[in-house]
Amino acid sequence: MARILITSALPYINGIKHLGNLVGSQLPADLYARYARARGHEVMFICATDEHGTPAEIAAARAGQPVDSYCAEMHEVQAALARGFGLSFDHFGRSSSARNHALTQHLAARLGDAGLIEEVAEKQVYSHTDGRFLPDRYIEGTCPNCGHTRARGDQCEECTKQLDPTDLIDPRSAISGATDLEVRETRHLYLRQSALRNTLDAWIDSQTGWPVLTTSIARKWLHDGNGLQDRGITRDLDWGVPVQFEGAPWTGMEGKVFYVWFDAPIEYIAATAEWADAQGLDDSAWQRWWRTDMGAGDVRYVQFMGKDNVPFHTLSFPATLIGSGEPWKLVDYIKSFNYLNYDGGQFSTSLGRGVFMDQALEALPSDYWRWWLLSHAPENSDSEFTWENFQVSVNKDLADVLGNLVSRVTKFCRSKFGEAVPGGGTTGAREAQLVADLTARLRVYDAHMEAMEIRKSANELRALWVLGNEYLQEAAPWSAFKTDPEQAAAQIRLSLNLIRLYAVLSQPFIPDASARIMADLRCKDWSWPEDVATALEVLAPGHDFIVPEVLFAKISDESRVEWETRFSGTR
RNA sequence: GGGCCUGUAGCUCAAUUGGUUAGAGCAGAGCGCUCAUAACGCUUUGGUUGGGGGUUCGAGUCCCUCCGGGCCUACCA
Repeated sequence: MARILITSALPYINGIKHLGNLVGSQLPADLYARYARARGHEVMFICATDEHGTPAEIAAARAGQPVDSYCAEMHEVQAALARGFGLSFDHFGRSSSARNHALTQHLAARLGDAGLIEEVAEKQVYSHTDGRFLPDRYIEGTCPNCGHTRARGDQCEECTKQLDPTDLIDPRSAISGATDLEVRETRHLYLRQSALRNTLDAWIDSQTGWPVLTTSIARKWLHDGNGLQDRGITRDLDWGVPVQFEGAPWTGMEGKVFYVWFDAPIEYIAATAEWADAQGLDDSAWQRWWRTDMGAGDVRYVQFMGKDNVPFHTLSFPATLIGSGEPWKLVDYIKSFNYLNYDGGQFSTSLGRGVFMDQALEALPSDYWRWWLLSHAPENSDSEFTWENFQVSVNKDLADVLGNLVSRVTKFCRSKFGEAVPGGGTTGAREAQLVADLTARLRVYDAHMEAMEIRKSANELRALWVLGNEYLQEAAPWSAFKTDPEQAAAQIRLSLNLIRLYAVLSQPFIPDASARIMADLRCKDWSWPEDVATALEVLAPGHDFIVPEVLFAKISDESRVEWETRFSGTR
């Protein structure tokens, strides 16, 4: 038994996430968390909403709400959707929590004391109408290079030229359209990541088996150009963790907050503290997960995220923790993902293109989505969602291979023996072969799950289901019943137990369906099989059950076409 | 511009890291079964591994080059 700390990249607060966001972090993290728990490990699975930053302020303003109540409301919306998808967080926190404020300020102070914070005076664009400084990309204007009239202050999307906001012709605020912009000097704190470059480089080099996607992005940032650059960790905003606080090793930072990317990863730790608070536990309860001097020495820490998050998790956040000089637990493995595309293009939150978490649950139960998304997780390259692929995959794998197996076994038993596990008869060579085949495949399944090889795990799970159909076809209890009912009874007893075994093994992927199978089998033994033969004797003769309702209804062509149309346009 | 990833059967993906005859699922074809959600099982068609060149006893895998797709490039997160 090990102790495993799992964090999923924090979903940003400004709206409901699409399936691409889900499959890139929270869903695979949940798969791993469920598996680790099933194997008897002690798991702490943490997620939270990422609530600070300019987009949150703007989204709140658009919604006509104060930013704090907007975030509180959206947090509840996202929490409800997470529950709807069966995401088994031990705690779903908020980066705006008091715990995160305190910890962010604490770590910043430590970094300041360690000489890793530098004050830099720089020029920023201020909008009088908006009453705020504008990040580069919130300034629009005409591109000096190609004449595109909606170029952004960081880059022109038309000609892809990198820009400085002052390069733009006729610059205006992207928020309000205001043109009363002014370049002002402002002072900010920079994290001296460059001072930690060699430390980080050596740390990355010491990791083995990380996805290429993870290490290549980290190395690029470490070695490109002049190497790892210092990074501004404060912003001129109202909503966030205040930079000026009692005990801060700097002055004159009133009215500024920490940059969202500084405080967001810290929320992993703070959310664990929020968990302890919610459980009525003291600080040692969370510290034993995060402080190597307080019990976290034997913790294995795994992070899940989309590739866009990798630089912050491989460099900035470790720089924060290492630079603090305190014994914080660093990540042991970073599982990163490419993007999921939608039917020939990208999912787009701003364009409302694709399927969003709320819409997905309105259309179908979460297990359908979990299965498809996980079995097509973009591990090696970007992958693509199409409704046709989704329909075929779900109908074949879930309805035909697994659902129908459950149906044929339980219904056959009901009609010949009644709704109780039949006794009598003995098993023979074919059953021994089944046990051997299951054992071999289970080992592979376990190995893939341990290694977080998600698509391979899904393939192997499906292959385990197929073994059931193969066995049933060869054993043919419907034939045996005519000449030797005891033989048929033994075969069906095994088959009913096989279904229970599948419910247990499938639970990380399709928890709701597994729970329904177990409920109808009147079984609460979820223990992961150590020995397959033993696991196939859990349901003893005479044990009552009921025939489950259809586990997975097939997706009709009509439904598919309707959804294709409904989700192609704008939300 | 620079960097990284990627291109394998009609479609979605494998291939123990250079090692026998490149494998699965879906789709297609044929046969079987009749317990079951017209489901299941068996057999089978289908590949010049994007093109070209090179290294090697041996290349999907390594090198060069060309072509296509994607991502990142540090003030959105």
